[in-house]
Amino acid sequence: MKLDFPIRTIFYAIDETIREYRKFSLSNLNRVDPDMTVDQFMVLTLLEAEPQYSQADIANLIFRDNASITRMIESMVRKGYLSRSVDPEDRRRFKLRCTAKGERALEQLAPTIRANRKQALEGVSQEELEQLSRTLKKITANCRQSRLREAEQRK
Amino acid sequence: MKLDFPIRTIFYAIDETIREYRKFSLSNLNRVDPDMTVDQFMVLTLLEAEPQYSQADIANLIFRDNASITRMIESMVRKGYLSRSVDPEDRRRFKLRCTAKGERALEQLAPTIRANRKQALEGVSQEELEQLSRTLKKITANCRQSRLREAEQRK
DNA sequence: TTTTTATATTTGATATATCAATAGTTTATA
DNA sequence: TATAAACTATTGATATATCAAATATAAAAA
Repeated sequence: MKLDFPIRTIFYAIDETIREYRKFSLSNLNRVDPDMTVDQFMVLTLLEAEPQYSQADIANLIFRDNASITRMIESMVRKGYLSRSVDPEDRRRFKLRCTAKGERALEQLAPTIRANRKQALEGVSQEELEQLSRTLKKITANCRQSRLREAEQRK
Repeated sequence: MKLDFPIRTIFYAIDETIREYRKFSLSNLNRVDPDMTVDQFMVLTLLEAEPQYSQADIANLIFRDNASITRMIESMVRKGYLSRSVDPEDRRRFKLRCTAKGERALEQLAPTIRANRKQALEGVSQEELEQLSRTLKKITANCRQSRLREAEQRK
């Protein structure tokens, strides 16, 4: 088997890690709130702290398409975690607000989230964590630059 | 903004990296073969080297549900990359084989894949890469152990 | 051998992702 | 100001993901 066989690459390991974390995290989240997903929790946290975010901002922050966010917000409004109203200052946009039910969910889930993160990082030193972050940022920057450069060229 | 705000965590950085790599990789792949996806390329590479893999093996290797693999294989057979026939030694299973078209696609894509990986890792030293791998494995193991332990308990 | 249990895959329901095209609003420009 | 351009969000088409239930076969147990 060649050394650069796909399951031996670092990208495979990165993918494996995030998938394993998401499964682990979701399963713990759902024991507290069966309606919540990892992404929805993230969106709720973002909007609770920064209610000025537009749907496009959210899309960028969680690395998704605008269309996905439209549907995700829709679902969160339906479940009562968020409220949505047209922004009077820019009528193309919506004002998204975490509801009382949303606040309650955030509070109830906070300990689980904290425990998840702690457990996932057990035995990983601060120095190791910082190194991990630096290396990931390098890789991200390499990919992003290449992609944007190529996209620019094809204009 | 709190220090453990979701977009500040290491899990966010891991997710960001793999998503950025996948976008970058897919866009380069598609310039050579518009029909190919990152996952399909991986499955094809796996089966070309190890034709004895069952659909369930593939599912485990690429971290997906069996049902997803059924549909993915279906699509790859439809596009002519793979052939599928019942395994005479165990008639529950299928023999999956990379076709001539599949081989050709692998050859044509190989330089792109190599270039992608090289570009993504530009400026990342061997030592850094090994450290990255070690830390990711720790996190993966933490999550997996917790998840399996919990699942065991709920039996 | 018959029955039970386990394994491999598929199907249907449902959720979530993207892309491309569209609609409405705001901003820039002629 | 009128018109064009840019921006925000939605929709429809399509792809891909999961889970739970079903089917078919194989292996283990009675």
